[in-house]
Amino acid sequence: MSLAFAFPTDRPAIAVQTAAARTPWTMETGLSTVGPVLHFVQDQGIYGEGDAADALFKVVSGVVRTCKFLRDGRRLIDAFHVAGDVFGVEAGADYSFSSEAVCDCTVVSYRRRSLEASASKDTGLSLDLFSYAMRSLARAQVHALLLGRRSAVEKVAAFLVEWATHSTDTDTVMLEMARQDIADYLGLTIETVSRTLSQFERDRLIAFSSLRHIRLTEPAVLRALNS
Amino acid sequence: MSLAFAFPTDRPAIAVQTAAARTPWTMETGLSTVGPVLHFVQDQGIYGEGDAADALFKVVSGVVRTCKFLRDGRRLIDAFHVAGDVFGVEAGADYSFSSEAVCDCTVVSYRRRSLEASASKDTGLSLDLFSYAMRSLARAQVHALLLGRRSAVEKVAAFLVEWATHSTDTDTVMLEMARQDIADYLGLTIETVSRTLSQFERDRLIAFSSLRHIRLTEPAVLRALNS
DNA sequence: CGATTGCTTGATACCTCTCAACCCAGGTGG
DNA sequence: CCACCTGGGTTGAGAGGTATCAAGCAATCG
Repeated sequence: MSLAFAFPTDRPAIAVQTAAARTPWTMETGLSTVGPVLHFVQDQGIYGEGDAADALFKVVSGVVRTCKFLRDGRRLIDAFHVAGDVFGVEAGADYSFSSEAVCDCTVVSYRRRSLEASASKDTGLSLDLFSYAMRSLARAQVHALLLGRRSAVEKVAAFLVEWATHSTDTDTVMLEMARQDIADYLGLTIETVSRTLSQFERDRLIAFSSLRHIRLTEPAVLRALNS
Repeated sequence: MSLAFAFPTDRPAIAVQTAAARTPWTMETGLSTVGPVLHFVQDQGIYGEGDAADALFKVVSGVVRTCKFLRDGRRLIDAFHVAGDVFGVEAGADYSFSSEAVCDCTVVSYRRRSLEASASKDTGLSLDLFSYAMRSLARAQVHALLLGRRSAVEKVAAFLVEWATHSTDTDTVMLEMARQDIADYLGLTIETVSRTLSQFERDRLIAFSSLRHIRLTEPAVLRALNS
């Protein structure tokens, strides 16, 4: 069964797939369980805002974005999730975000019902859930500060610095996402992101190996742009 | 012992006070405990970002704001907390926000250590904590969407609609906070907030009973400005 | 009263958006 | 092989929205 159709034309609430491989899933400590492994192609939807939140996910490889839309199509990307990140955890019945594959990626799904069953019996697990939620909260709050009170230059610099930490080679950023994704994460337009990156290049703060591969030649300067 | 000194000249990490009254504190379900009742005057600091987070709080009366600052003084208000709201819950050792009294207010404090002790034994309580964190998260995410993708008009409209729900008399907003607080919550300047409110008044969407007392004469129109 | 504080209003600057053209790399097909 | 197309990204010109700076107004408080 192939799931290689494109978002948003076809967006399964929860993509189901014959799971050839089974991978252990863990929250922070303790809990180890299994769920089907799913593959998504670039820009494919994983779930949509308002869908029944019957599962949660952990990224195995690739990058996933979670985002919200306004009626007129404006989009804000809440977060990019990389290998090891959990997403799709909800308190209510439905997903409050849409979730899409930034690039081809693999995720493990986990049945929410069984997680909740375990959590109601296991204090350690429920505290892990609390810890997870609080870390997500802290991230969202830093994001809000970025969106509410920083200039375009500061936003792009913060993005580069943040993504440099995800890179194995420090001071090097491999951008898995398109400029539009960056723009929607920073609350900017694609043109402003592009112009700001070009400005950084002219100022010798960064150097492009390719469009998506950037070296931070002056990481200290970029970092200094953040508070 | 009076705590009526002003922020930020004097900002106790945790204000302590001889507790005349003792009020039960509850998370969502279950947990009932007690803590000292504290009073704060307008603009007084309750705790500061980076202080040791040894206590958490629940608003009894008045309004509290939690906010972050950038080095150059730019401020973003994360949330306003009204009677019944819990604030100051942290996963890490320190507060990630500053907290200040918007107006004269009363809060109950609760020792974090004893909450954690209870939570480590009580699954229901730890799930309450998870639920609390997830609701805070949802709020922060909606706030981020507001900050990142909405215009000044939409922001102010959303603020009015949101605060109308806190009012007993629906379609009436009693603003406890100054214009500067509204601006720092919406990621705008005080002038833009003022101009937008004046525009709403000219458009007959709102009517001022006084500077801080607003009637929503066209609540449907204001609500329609939110996606 | 005069001073202060919070808020509003006006004029102007500037930052970011909008709209458009262009560039470039990759893929396709004649 | 090359013309063509397509999609992602860049760049430019101009518009527009919000910020900045400054003045004025109203309520409150000595």
